[in-house]
Amino acid sequence: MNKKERTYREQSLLDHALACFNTDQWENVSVAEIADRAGVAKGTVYLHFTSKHEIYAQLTLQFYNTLLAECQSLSGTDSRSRLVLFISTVFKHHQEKQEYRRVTQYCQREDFIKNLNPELAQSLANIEYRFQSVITALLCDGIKDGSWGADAINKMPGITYTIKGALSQFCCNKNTDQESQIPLINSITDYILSSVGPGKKSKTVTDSLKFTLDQALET
Amino acid sequence: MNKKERTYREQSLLDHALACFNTDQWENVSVAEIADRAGVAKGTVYLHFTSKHEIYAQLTLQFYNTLLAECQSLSGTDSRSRLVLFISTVFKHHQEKQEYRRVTQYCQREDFIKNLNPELAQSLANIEYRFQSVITALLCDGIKDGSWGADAINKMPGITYTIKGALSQFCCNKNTDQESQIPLINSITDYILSSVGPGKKSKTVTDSLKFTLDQALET
Amino acid sequence: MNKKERTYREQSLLDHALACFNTDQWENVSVAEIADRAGVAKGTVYLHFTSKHEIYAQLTLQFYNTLLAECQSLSGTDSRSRLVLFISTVFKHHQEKQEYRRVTQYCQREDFIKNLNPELAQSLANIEYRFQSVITALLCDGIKDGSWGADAINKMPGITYTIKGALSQFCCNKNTDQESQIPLINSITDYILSSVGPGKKSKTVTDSLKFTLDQALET
Amino acid sequence: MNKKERTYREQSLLDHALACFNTDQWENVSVAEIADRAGVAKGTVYLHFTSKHEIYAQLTLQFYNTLLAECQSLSGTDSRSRLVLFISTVFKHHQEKQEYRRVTQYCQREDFIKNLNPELAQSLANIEYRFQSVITALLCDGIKDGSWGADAINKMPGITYTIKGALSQFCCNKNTDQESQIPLINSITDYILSSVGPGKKSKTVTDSLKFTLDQALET
DNA sequence: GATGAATGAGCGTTCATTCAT
DNA sequence: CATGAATGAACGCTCATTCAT
Repeated sequence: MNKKERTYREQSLLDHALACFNTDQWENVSVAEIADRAGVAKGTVYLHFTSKHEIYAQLTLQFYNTLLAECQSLSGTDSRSRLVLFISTVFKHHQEKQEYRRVTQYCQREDFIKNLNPELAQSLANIEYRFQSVITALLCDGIKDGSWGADAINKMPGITYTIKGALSQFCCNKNTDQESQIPLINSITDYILSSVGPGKKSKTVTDSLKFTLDQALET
Repeated sequence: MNKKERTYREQSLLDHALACFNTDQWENVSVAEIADRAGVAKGTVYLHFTSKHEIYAQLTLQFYNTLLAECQSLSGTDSRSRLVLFISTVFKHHQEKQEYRRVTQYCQREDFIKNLNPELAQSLANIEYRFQSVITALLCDGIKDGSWGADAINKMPGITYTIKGALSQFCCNKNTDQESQIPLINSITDYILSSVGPGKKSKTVTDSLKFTLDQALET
Repeated sequence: MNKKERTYREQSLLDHALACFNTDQWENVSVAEIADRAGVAKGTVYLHFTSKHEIYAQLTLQFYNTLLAECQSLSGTDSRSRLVLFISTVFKHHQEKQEYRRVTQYCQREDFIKNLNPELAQSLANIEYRFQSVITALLCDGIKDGSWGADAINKMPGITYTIKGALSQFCCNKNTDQESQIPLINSITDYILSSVGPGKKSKTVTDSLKFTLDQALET
Repeated sequence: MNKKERTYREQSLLDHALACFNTDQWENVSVAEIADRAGVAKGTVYLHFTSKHEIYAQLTLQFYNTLLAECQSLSGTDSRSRLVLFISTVFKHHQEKQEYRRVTQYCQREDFIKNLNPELAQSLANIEYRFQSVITALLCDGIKDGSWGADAINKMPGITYTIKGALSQFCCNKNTDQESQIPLINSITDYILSSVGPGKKSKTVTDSLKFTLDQALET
């Protein structure tokens, strides 16, 4: 079994596990069910993952790695619009991958991480730092091109926490449709933009950069 | 057993349960252990709580009810300082009651709430609203007394999420001492203050309202 | 549940376990099967025994405790005949309780004892010493009453090992009927008697003390 | 792979298996571990042995074959000293190959043999007979050369069981050093010698034939 | 009210063995 | 010959919950 096949099989297992978890009783999903759905024997699961918890962790890593990859290639022309794009990207990702919600929430619990193998625990912990790096980079760009003042860099923690807190709320509204989430996103975007200070041109996000349902759907 | 004795017994069970949970393996704590430590029989626990999960939920409610009670009687003279006091109160409460950390984190998971009895689930859900009410009231006061502009009210969601996000970070730094947490609290306070707009007197939090270790310890 | 009921239940479990073990595949007997046969739930077994291995150990202790009790009340009039009686008692006990054979053999393995809880391990280890004490007492009696010389006491280890070795052979002949085992017993008895020295009257065991099938069956 | 290579590979597997088993948890050693240590794939093990149990059995056979080979070429000049040499050889072999202890003990269990393939089971069973043959031959020699009386031949079973029983004790004292085992060996030797009757010259083993540490070490 | 004996479903994990390559 | 991926049966043990006393 070469590397490629191996990766393929693992991805298949993760995909089927994710599918199994799409229920409020997801913690009760047994390894046997996952294996069944993936069409392999229970033992085979353990050739790829050392434990059920590792499956949880890998799904969470996958979710965030994808998100971070998206965030590292934002296309906006000016810093301000790229920050807006960043925020909307983060929310859209959570909206589009709602099936990951339970697992990622579970894996962020401190006691889950404590009982994980060190390497994976580190990877999970790094997500936080990588996320902050993206925001820091955005703020630095904006300072360089004059989009906002030098002290914007101090806003990084606040911005991070605002997004984090909003997401935890956002994720709980799972039954609401995409459209009804938009005000929340816009509100948060405005809040964050105002925190880094007024732009050269005082257009608010409402006028020029507002995240709209159209945008959300066109992607 | 009259009402009073009943309440006393329940509190005793909650206290002993909390004591049992003070370990990273807390999910493995059995009802038998809690009963043992509280000096009653296993069956007795079920005369007071319908399930082990209800104990988790009640502890979480207790934690937040205490916090909210504190927040509703803030003593600051002007709105600005009361907002600062609110923020520090919230953080201090989390700092002082660290033993609740694991349980409250666990109970906030969407799937936990889903599988709880409706009444308790509602109580847990209400915490969020009550928290937001406190912030809203603070902002309204400040608008009335001119501490900040009328659009400050729109900052409520942002403020809520910032605090929420910061707390989740805050709670994970369990091994750090109180002092080293102060910069985080100050940073968040500054961030939030700047978001509601400059006060009449442009003193920054650094000058007049800074949360200091002395304050933290004098309480 | 008072002490008496408790003891009764435990004995019942041991009895049913023993019945389950009466097969060459006895190691494959599951706790569930034992519980089933005893008419209780699996969990109930664990209210009385901390592990499956403890059941093995308890059965073994029971087997030897009964044997040792028998050996401590031998009725022979002179030392020589009591030694003969002792030997035959030991063999008869093993013959009559053949269903214990697999378990006792299993429990004597050094690695089994190593992985047992210390208290039980000690009890198992003590069986050896108690057995040797019985033999020592017999030899001392015989020295006092002049049945054999003073150096008979030095034969204790040899006698012990001879019996032990013969038993391990004896136990493997499980398919042979009682009668065909008699020569073995007589041979060992002669061997041991001759090792402690000639009696005052030089009758051999063959003449006066021979263990016969009649004796074996009349008990 | 010719016969020679095949034998070599099998011996290598047995050696590495034996090395793996040098722990009280040896029953938990997996085929994978043995294969790993021997530097071959798991499947390869099954090209040489039909099951894990066969490995156990082969190791046991190896242990006893070596011992029996030694016993068949004892160098003593007279029967009496050759009997002494035989006993010491048996004990020394067990002392020097302590790492086999767990495995040989395990393989002597009746239920182990019952579940083995017939051919191997027979080989294991034959060990017993071969061992007895050696003793019988020794006794016959002694009768011929007048070392002991004709009825010495009747002592064969007793001698066999004495040695067998003493070895099971001997093997459990694994933590004791060689020197402290010597009294046990001498005691058993004396016991057995006295059972076959006095020699022509009434020297006791203590005088002329005693097994000493020097002898043990000079080999 | 209080007890604690009894329940029994539930599950992650291991590993000897096989067999397609 | 050698591999090692795949298998899947097997099982001890836990523990939240119930309920007869």
